[in-house]
Amino acid sequence: MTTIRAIRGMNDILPDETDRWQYLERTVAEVLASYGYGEIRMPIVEQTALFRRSIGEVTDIVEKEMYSFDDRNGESLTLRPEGTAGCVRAAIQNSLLGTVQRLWYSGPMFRYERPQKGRQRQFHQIGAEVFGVPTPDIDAELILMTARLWRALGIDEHVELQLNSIGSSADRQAFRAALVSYLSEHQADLDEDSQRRLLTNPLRILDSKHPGTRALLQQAPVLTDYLDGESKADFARVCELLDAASVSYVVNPSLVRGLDYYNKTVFEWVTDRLGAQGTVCAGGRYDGLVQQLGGKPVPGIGFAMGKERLVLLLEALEALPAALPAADVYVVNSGGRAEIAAFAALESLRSALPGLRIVQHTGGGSFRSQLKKADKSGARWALIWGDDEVAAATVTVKPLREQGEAQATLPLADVAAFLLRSRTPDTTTEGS
RNA sequence: GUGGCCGUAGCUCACCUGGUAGAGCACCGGAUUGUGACUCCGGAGGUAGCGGGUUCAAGACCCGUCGGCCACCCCA
Repeated sequence: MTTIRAIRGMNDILPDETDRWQYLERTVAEVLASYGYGEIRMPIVEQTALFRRSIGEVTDIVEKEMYSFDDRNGESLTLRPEGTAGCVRAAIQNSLLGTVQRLWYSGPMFRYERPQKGRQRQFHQIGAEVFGVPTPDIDAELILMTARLWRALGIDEHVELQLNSIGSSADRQAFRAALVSYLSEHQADLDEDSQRRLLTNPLRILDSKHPGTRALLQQAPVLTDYLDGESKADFARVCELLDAASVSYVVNPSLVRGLDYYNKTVFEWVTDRLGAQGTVCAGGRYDGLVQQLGGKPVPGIGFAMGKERLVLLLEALEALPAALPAADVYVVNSGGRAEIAAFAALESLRSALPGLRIVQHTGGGSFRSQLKKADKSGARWALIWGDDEVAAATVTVKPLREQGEAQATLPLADVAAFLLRSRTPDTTTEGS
């Protein structure tokens, strides 16, 4: 019989790792809450048309990376490849756009790509979107919020903010025409990929890695020269606000986001610690998108961060809090009446000390083997119920960690107080 | 979609230029009556990803296939 495996690029996240994920999610949620953002939860599946219309027909995502399938009624559905489109759809559908909305979401996204470090077919993002603010103050707020998050996670020394303005749609049309015209004259000197992109997505040639192409780009038209007055002024204001907040950044004129709906401010947080997939968070403004999807002309801006990449970065930088042992208390019993007594006593103990993690040994075995398990569990104490304890209505508390502490046999009624008293001050750290 | 590297016990790996598989860790049991860690003794666990080929003989060589990793492309 062939064993069934998970789909390529779709990974299980095991208990060892979920600690780290929860730490990340908790920290992000706290920062988002501190800026007044509210959580929104959208479906994972949407009509295919939503993504075609928002992300752009000629993007790689739409052309070859979407998980699309027909519903039973013949309608084409798609597993969401990103979160913004669904969020915009939800905001329109639920009439949220009459006032400013600060939203965030978290969950899985799906793109059919070859897996590699920091990239899988089911990956997970936390994103934030703001609707209804046309001014660049909100651009700065979003960026400041992410900067705060990196500090909270202790990774701010290892991420760099790259910033650019890609202007209005009209600005980009004009620039694109100039760029294509220039590059077409030197087509023979372009690398193969870039020659192809000349037809499909010329702006992407700007961040080509080929030396020959890079040399050509030295003399190429610069996007910044094509920006209209408002784009320039807004970008300057974003920079000014970041400067005032002491958030450093690098203006990268060749930073172009891959999705069609972006305009004006775009930004990426990148690290050099994750190999080829170094972008850990990215976003930008998308002022035309709401209208494009059938809503009123409400401006929007947002970002998304990749949870896998952030967890990898936290691991690489050893910026994670110390792992907790699996249990605080491990309970050993000799079976029979001792097991009955232990069950009853533990239920009371859990009620009395809700934060205490109590693992009861199951499956029998000698005291010796049970205590081995107790030791391996990392528990601070073993509680022991044997025939003697049952007869006397007591329990034996055996310290497993501190040297020199003696075990004691206590009346059942005193156990909770004893454990509470000897519990050490919580030394677990939240990050750095 | 393209390229490189890799698939031997639960994990990390070894078996050198082909002679029908081993270590460490983990796991299980034991070392006098109900007590962990350290130590000692013992045990279980692999159709060498799968299929084909070359050969007297293949885990080792060749081909295919599936899977993994990394990179290109693209992106979080």
